[in-house]
Amino acid sequence: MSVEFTQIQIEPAYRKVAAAIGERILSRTLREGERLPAETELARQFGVNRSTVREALRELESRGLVQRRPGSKLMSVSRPQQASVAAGISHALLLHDVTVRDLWEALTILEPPLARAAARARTSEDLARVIAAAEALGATGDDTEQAVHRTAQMFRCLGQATHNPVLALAQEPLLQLLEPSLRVMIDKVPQARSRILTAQRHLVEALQAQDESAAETWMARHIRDFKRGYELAGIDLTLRLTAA
Amino acid sequence: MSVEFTQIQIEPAYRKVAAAIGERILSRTLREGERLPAETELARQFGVNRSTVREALRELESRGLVQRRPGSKLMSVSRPQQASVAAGISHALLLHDVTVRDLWEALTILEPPLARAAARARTSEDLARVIAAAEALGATGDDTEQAVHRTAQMFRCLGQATHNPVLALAQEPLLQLLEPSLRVMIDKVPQARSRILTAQRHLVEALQAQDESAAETWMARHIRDFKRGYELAGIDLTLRLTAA
DNA sequence: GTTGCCGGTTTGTCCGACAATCATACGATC
DNA sequence: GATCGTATGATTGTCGGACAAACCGGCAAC
Repeated sequence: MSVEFTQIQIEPAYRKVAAAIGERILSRTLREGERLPAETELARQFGVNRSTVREALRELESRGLVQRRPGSKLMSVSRPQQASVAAGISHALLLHDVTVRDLWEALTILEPPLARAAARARTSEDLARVIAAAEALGATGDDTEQAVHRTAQMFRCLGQATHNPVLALAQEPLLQLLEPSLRVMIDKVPQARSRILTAQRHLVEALQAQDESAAETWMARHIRDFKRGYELAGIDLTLRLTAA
Repeated sequence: MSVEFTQIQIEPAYRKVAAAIGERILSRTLREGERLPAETELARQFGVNRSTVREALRELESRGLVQRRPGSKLMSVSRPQQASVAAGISHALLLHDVTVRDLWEALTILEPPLARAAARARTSEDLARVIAAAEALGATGDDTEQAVHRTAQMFRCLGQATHNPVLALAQEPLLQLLEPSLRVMIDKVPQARSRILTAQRHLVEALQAQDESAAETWMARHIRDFKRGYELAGIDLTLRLTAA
């Protein structure tokens, strides 16, 4: 008796336009760096108003698929930058009530194997970058902000050294979420700095020797230290994370 | 001699508007489900034109921060849905030339501990879902599309069972990227189906018994099987992944 | 070589307009 | 009383046109 109809989807024009352009980019028909036609021209080609094209461009822009290159008015095709994608992920996770424990658990899972992969795949350039990052961290004074940033930077160098974009990107939102709590922790726990330094120094040595096991082990300790730091700082692990 | 000035950034109004609204959402001043004022009203409040507001809304919309609830014209605040965030990640990774090996390596790292976490944290509802998913997979006929989809669905259930949004979200883009190659593999390698079924049956049992080690072990085998399947299917691991 | 100016292009923003859709209320009909 | 039709107002999607500001390339001037 009950006749069922499939949902009818009416898509506004601006989304169709965005989809059309986005598909061309994903299929690499439009290559990176290529410049998009002007808005009026796009409006002509799609047979819609310029306002409609602009709404579509805003969507593509926020997905990181198009970008205005500095010193140019025309939009050009771009690959989504790691940091901006990661920011989207971080925001999503924040709104989904991620706890400190959730974050820490993910770090526990991801980081040690990542360090291992970095020790295996690192080139000499990667090593140089890691060493530079470690030295910068070691030379940090009392500036908490800087200490946090440089600690995260070390992780990023390791991610880059894996030469695996999946791992590097997976790590980025975790770092973004980590920073605020790390800031509190470093401020409240005096010995945190030296423990971080020690762990990261051993990581550098492991990378230097391409010793995968040592890299994995020290990273595991490093992450475990974070948890201890949270406890010492009196941070409740079941608490929701807050925005940076 | 060379006087240095810091870069001056001029942000267009539509981005400022988007930032203003986005910040309110992230800080939870605007709560989920709450309805945004009408476009004309927003334009009045911000002192800009409605077109400008609309461009800002398109950005927020594509970030998943606002959404139109079915049967309502007003936008309402929403949390970014896992699938849509993951789609963004997948696209980013695709454009960054991720190889089959990169993806497989990430799965190797993430999935076994995820299965372990699922075995630890699963509730009886989670278990019921996993069992239902496994039965659906077992009841799949010759339909490749369905087999692929249900295989991925099992992973999703496990992710949900961890009760850790970070893990669940980290997994999703990997699944989205996995599906196309899995399709090819299942088509070309006859024994793939039964191997998948076996592994997933053992996973269900491990979850049932809350046997963390067994869950981890079987998942590791499961993922290792994928690699073997790729080799048998003649898929070059160093090849770039393609869009779904 | 640098500077300044000029014309054409493109974006950012605005204004005004209108059809289609939805919410709501109010009767009308059975 | 429940369902339906309709009137009314609010809101979105889309359109057309407008204009200042910024940028580009070229050319002249210093």
